[in-house]
Amino acid sequence: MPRTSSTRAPGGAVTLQQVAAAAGVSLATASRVLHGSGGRRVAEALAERVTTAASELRYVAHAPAQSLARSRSTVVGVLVHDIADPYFAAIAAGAMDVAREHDLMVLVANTFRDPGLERDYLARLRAQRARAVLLAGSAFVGEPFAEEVAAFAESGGRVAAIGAHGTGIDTVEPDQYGGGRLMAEHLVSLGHREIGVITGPAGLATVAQRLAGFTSVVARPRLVHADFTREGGRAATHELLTRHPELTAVFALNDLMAAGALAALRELGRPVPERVSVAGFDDLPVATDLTPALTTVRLRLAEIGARAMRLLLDDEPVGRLVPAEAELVVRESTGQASTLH
Amino acid sequence: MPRTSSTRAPGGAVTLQQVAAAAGVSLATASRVLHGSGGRRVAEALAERVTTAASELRYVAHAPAQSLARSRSTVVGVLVHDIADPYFAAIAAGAMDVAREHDLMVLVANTFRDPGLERDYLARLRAQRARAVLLAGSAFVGEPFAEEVAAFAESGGRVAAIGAHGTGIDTVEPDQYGGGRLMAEHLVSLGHREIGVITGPAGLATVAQRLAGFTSVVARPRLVHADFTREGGRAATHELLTRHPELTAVFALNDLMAAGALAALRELGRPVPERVSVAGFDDLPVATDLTPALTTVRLRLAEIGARAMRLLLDDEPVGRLVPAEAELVVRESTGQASTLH
DNA sequence: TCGCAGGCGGAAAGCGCTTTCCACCCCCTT
DNA sequence: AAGGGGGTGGAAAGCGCTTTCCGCCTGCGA
Repeated sequence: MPRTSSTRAPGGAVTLQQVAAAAGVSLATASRVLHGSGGRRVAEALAERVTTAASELRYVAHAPAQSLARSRSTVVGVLVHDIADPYFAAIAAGAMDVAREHDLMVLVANTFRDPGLERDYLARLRAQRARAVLLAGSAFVGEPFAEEVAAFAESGGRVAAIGAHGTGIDTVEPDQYGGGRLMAEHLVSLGHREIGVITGPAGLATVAQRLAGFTSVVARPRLVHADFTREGGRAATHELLTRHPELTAVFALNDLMAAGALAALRELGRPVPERVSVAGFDDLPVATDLTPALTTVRLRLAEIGARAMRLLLDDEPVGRLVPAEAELVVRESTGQASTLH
Repeated sequence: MPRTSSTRAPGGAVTLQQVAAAAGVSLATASRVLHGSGGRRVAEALAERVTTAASELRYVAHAPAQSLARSRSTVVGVLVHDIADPYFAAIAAGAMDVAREHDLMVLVANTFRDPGLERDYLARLRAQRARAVLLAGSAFVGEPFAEEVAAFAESGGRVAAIGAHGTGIDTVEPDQYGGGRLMAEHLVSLGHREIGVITGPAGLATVAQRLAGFTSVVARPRLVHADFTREGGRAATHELLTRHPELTAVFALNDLMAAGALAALRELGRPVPERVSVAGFDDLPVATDLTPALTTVRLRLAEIGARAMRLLLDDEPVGRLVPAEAELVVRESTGQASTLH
């Protein structure tokens, strides 16, 4: 039985007031003991009484009230296109790890690549006074998103992005371009000259950069746009090989599409890599388990997410650009260009 | 230039006060216009002035202040073992979808199967006054977690779980037992008698139930415990087949481990399914892309996550139990038991 | 012995919003 | 024409916490 007459809060939650009463001290003292920030110390004995009372009552501070009083919250936001996509899941996991080290909670928003939803979520993150937000999805080129980002920053939040989202915000920039180039060089070195590329939605920055890197080596690949999914890759591969049966290699701009490509080639009865080589991008865990195991470009996604979160949480000036290396991972799905066609 | 003399808030954020001043109305009126809940109407003209001022100033309500005043927040929590695991990612995605329909933000907490972290996060969710929390990770049998769950519920939050976490909370219960049984029946019907089972960590409820379902049909399978990962599955398969070369089928209690099992059998040179059949559980997207395509038990994870979130957000009494069906998906990794060994 | 400084607890003023009253105005009724 | 009622805006009291002052008490030096 608490020895205070103050009633329980509506939700039934214990308040600091109650803790203070139970400990026989003032609200101020209780606050100083439990969340004491400002250099002020409280005598041993009192502090003890307060902490005891708090734990007996299972007190946890009302975070919204704290945010209000301190005018800073303990949540950060992560905006992803789709958390069920292992690409984003890996980034989010890395970011959440770092957030935990800093005792922050993470609000995850699934935007489904819908620019409207993206803006909306960003506004709501601003409403929450999230300390920072990580834009993990690759930007749509030229989307009218900058305004909302600016509003967020203006209201005191930090912003960082994976891949360029504009100037003035911290960015972790995976070397998409370099990755594309590496893969092109790899395929060329294997003798491939007729290469098809399965790209994602036009206008997705990631796609553009990977492709640009590739075409810096292979001038005019056969292109086909598709959904950034397994199914998209499968359909695109069928289309590609129907129109260009002479192709000896297919480069899918992500691993999901590459998985679809492998499925399609199996359906078409073209052995990989003997007849057609296949390559992907991202090095998702699934890459190893495909048959044949997928040659791809590795992005250390968890690491990238973690770095971005660190950028958000340190006290350095903003606008930094941290590169993240792309690395060629050669497995079994690529081989010498077949000479017969 | 706002026509009020009130300064900008520290963070630089616009306050309702400023909006009210700009619109030339009182705080109360502005609040009623923008977030007006209690049946009260405001005259057309005034309302118009307020909304205009608000959008011109890019006002968004301070969510923590709102939470405090209304004593209810707009966030819900989702506790998962690891968001990078596609199993949990799918559940979370389903849940987030429903949350969005209800205009709620989702706090995701990665617990890494660490009971301490789990309790900790739950307390912090309570601190945030999260409206509800979804316990997506399968419980450890008998963990001292109930206390914290009770505290959360007591302080006014709803709790739901995937898989049983105790009585008195809403539960979506995937038919783990039934799934295990289905797979056992399938393997038996193919003539398998010597079956090895690769289980996850002992003490994980999911594991126990899947296994129980299986052993209800196949009395004493060869068991080996492993990490609930691809690597765990690979190592376990090596161990299993070394000790019991007579096995004609391996049932891995999740798809990740099954992928590892397939890899191990490839290394061992035992063709699947001709020599050894392999089965998994969950039907993750990767299952189709394995070679041979994996026979497994399908759990509609996104649907399960969505249902659980709906349980959390409706107004029905708590303590409900919603079953979720498990479904056998036969692909190429299982076949007739080989007679030669 | 008195004065003063330093240390430490408490009162109270917010933080930005919601919501209950209260007051006012206008119009309708008798 | 006067009284009353409905409708609508505003003042103010919180929501639970932090943090600035303020003032008390103690202990030390002169």
